[in-house]
Amino acid sequence: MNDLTRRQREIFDFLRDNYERFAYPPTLDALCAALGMASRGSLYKHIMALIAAGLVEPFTGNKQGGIRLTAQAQRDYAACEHSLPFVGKIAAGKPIEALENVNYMAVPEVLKSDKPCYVLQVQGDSMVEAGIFDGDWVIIEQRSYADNGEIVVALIERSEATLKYIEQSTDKVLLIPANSNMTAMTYRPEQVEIQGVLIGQMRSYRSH
Amino acid sequence: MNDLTRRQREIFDFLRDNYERFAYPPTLDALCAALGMASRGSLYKHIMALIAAGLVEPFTGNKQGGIRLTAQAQRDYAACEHSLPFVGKIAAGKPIEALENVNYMAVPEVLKSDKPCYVLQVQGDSMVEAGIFDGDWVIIEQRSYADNGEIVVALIERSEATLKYIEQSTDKVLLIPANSNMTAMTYRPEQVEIQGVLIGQMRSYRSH
DNA sequence: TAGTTATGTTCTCTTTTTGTTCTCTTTTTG
DNA sequence: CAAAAAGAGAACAAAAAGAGAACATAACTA
Repeated sequence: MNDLTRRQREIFDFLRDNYERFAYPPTLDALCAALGMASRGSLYKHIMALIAAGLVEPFTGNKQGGIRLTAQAQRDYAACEHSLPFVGKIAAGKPIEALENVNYMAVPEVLKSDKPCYVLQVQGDSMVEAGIFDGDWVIIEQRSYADNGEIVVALIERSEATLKYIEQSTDKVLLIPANSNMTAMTYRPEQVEIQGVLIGQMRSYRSH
Repeated sequence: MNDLTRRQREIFDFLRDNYERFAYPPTLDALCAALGMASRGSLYKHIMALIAAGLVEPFTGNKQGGIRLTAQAQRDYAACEHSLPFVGKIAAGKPIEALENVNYMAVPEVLKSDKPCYVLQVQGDSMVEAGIFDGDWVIIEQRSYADNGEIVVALIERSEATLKYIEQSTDKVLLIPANSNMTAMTYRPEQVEIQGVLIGQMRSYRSH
């Protein structure tokens, strides 16, 4: 797998990253066009190298034609590119209950960012008026700072994790629920550690 | 099931994605026309391959011919296992604005069902109190019936599509918004056609 | 009832697509 | 510079796709 030339690596990466752009497994001609190459024969040599490396399905016995990634190559891609780790649940008042076996969830592109993200399941009703319900999944971008008005995962006193609106000033931090029955809490900056910022949310209506 | 040629798969995808456009299961000639083909005999070969693959029901034996999809076909053959077709936007007061080039969105398993589903983007605030906001994506299970209390995609008078809670009795149908500023509408059963039921919802906090 | 139409089925023939193999040229790299 | 890598492009064979004619038969029509 390491004896690929730079160009072969490049072509494989392109294939891996743009595979869904093709409605069907691309033919040599289609890939040529997508890569801006003019010669099918030249591309053929590279694809043969990728087949030898086990990254691409061999053509022989491949009746439908087209270049297909190996199951292996696809899995690797799915695990890191398409899916996000499902870390656990976040309940108001308790630290994040981490899962031992990290699962991965497929998440639509539009709900992700280009920075590292993970998924949490919400427990509690502290954000209902922001449209985040008990049982929803939230996609969190991992970072330690936030703008005022963003919804953040905050760790309070190194022990309680919670999902709230944040308002920061020089001497204090406000964590504001979206629920008329609850009140905002005020902390000193050193009591609150931002663990991530909400960038996406998902809900299932089936499970009851 | 995988030994389809590219064209065969293309034709199957077309059939699956446009099946509702045909009033009756399409004949070979009708499908020819829809596909822009000139020869019935050529299409026949492809359909035979789809029948052999178990994706399509044979047309003989039935009083009225026509090509119908097998039940299994719908669910098993998405462009990508994890993806659902993104059909368009749904706004209160207008029919679903269909997209020409159907995109597919990766969707987590937990938001899907084993029946055919598609994705719509919500326009308008009629469901805010149910936690469904303007711009959210909703996952719809395609079916023509619903239980009372479910959130449905309803086509009113064959012209307006809308997302609402439904309450049905023998002689009338109520479509109820989740917004205190709006009122429920009452219809006769024949005025309302259920096009699907809400089973999932997604929101991005980035793009605005 | 006889004829017309719609629809599925079977052919043959042609065209297009696609993988494959060459040879030659250009570019990159140590 | 020399070797390796990349590319262009021609040529070829097999597979796939398509056109179109011909036929069968069931349903419908005048």
